Amino acid sequence: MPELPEVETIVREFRPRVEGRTIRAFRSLWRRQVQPSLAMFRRRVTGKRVERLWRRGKFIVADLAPGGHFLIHLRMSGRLEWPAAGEAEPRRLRAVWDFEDGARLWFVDARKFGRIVYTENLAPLTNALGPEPLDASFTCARLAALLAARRRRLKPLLLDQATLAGLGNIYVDEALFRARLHPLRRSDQLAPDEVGALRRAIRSTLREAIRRNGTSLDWIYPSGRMQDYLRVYGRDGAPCVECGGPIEALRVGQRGTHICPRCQPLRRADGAP
DNA sequence: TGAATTGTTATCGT
DNA sequence: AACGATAACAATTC
Repeated sequence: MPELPEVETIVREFRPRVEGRTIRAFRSLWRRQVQPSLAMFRRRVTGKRVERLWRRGKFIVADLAPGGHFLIHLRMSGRLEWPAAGEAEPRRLRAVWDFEDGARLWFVDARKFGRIVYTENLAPLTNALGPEPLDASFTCARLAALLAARRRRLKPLLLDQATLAGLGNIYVDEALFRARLHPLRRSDQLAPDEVGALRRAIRSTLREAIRRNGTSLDWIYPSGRMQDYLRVYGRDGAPCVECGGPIEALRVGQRGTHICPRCQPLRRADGAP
């Protein structure tokens, strides 16, 4: 379930491996994941050098020379691997990039939800995504405008990649807890100080998660340590780190959601709107 | 066995 | 009509 911090960690790990290498061949073992088509992808990618590996929201982006980009979205269970020479191919291997010097990049994906896309033009993707929460341009005013333009519940809105890029289920719950906001609060009804708290909470949560190399809850993403520092996600029944009351689980928009009902009241204690 | 997971798309309701 | 909420879907694991 890689979200922004996990994707960022993966990009940092793979950047020095992939950048500067030239693709000799590409192979897909589940062609439905490859867009616009396997033939097109292979044609546009082979012989090109990876100039830069970076991240936009939860997308891994590879800039190619001369021209074009490929994107990898890991969705639920996608993983990248950098095998040693002669290493046996793993189960669930879905795609292979062979580089000219013999190095390889593996895409492993149990649930086959991941996507591998070639595009000439990144603008449609970038425009379809909301702002990067860690960019300097993600100001209080920007967030306030996003929230005020909609009348949606906070959690589904923050999960919506077109509103804000990179948050998933875990970090939305964590950010809302840090901001002391209930996930069902309506986006257009936050006071200015609550918007400021939400921005700070989103950024501090993501920064801490990146510092800890992301959250590892299962075999899909093994190397993070943030799971030991989550305050609400997956802690239902356990005591709140702030007030000691029990963390509760509920469902919001078909998503498992974790809150401290005392620290995150639906209505403000002071009655402010 | 059913619940859980992401993001897209279709559909229903206001 | 536009927006928001909801359901279905792709596929697999535990």
